[in-house]
Amino acid sequence: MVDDLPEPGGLDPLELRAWRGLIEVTPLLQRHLDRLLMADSGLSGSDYPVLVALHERGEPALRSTQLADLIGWEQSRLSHHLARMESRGLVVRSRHRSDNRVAEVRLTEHGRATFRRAAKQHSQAVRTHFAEVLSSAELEALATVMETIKNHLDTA
Amino acid sequence: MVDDLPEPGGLDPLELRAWRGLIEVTPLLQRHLDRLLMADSGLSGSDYPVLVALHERGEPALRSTQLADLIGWEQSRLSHHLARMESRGLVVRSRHRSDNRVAEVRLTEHGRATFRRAAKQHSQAVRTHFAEVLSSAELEALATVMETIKNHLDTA
DNA sequence: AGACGATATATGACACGTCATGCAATTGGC
DNA sequence: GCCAATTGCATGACGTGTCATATATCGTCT
Repeated sequence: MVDDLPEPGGLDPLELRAWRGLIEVTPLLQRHLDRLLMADSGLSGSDYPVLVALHERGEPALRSTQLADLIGWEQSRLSHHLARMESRGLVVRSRHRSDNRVAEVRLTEHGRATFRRAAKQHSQAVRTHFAEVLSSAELEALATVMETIKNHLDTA
Repeated sequence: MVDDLPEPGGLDPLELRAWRGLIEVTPLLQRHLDRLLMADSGLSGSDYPVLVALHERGEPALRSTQLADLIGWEQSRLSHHLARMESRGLVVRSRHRSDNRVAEVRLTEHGRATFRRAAKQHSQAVRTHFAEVLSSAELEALATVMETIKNHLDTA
């Protein structure tokens, strides 16, 4: 009865299991890791990818657009978030020498230090709650599935 | 060089591919489907699971706590969201006869009708952008992976 | 030089989710 | 029957994401 039309309009049971699993569990996992990150570094889940990208880059500084592309965010979201991160002293924005429109984004020393501390803990958490509970075959399958979906989304 | 420490602290390349795929692509897929849903039903991605649960149930009405459990939300989130949905005329809340603390939640006729229209489109979109691009083996692997992760989260 | 379209980013309004807290109704021990 | 603890839900404050729009700068064509 409950299994009859769990989501009316008809995905078959396997499709439904996979779909619901994906959209229900992924946020749970995210939330769990975000809380750990916040608890032991004071960083939000959104801060993290920004810091990763900036940390990998070093010099020359990243412009806002490049940063957005790297982490797959919309410009507007990044602008808002950089404003918040700037007010917390994690990053700084400065104007580009020759093109006054572009904003160059850099880590502050505090940002760099905070990220370094966070990265160890966070990577460990990803291992503990994600990587280590799956086999190589499962990781491979998952990676492939995500790439397939992304390609299809980009194409469509 | 870029591949050296893509996320410092050390996930191996396969782990990283799977992890980044999961947390980057899932939100993209969500966002895409949410926009479709909003465009052709005026429903947000958050409205949908609430409506699914209420629609499947019929009578007797669901109490807020049961509803939250069914869709895996925290009470507070549900309370906020029901307030918004109520103001849009999709659901109604009423007090339980014998226990005056509990809120019984029901679909309005408008909610029911809106959901029915939305469900067809949305299921089709899930098929198009998710189920149909994957093989049965991939769906099975994905479902299993998500269940494994969830079990581990619940245990830990 | 001036006008025009394109480019790079910022901003305001609003929906959403979380956390901490509030409060009323109920239950369990005495 | 009374009081403390618990339960069920609501609320306010705040950080976040999206959409539509604004603003400033740049390149180019004339």
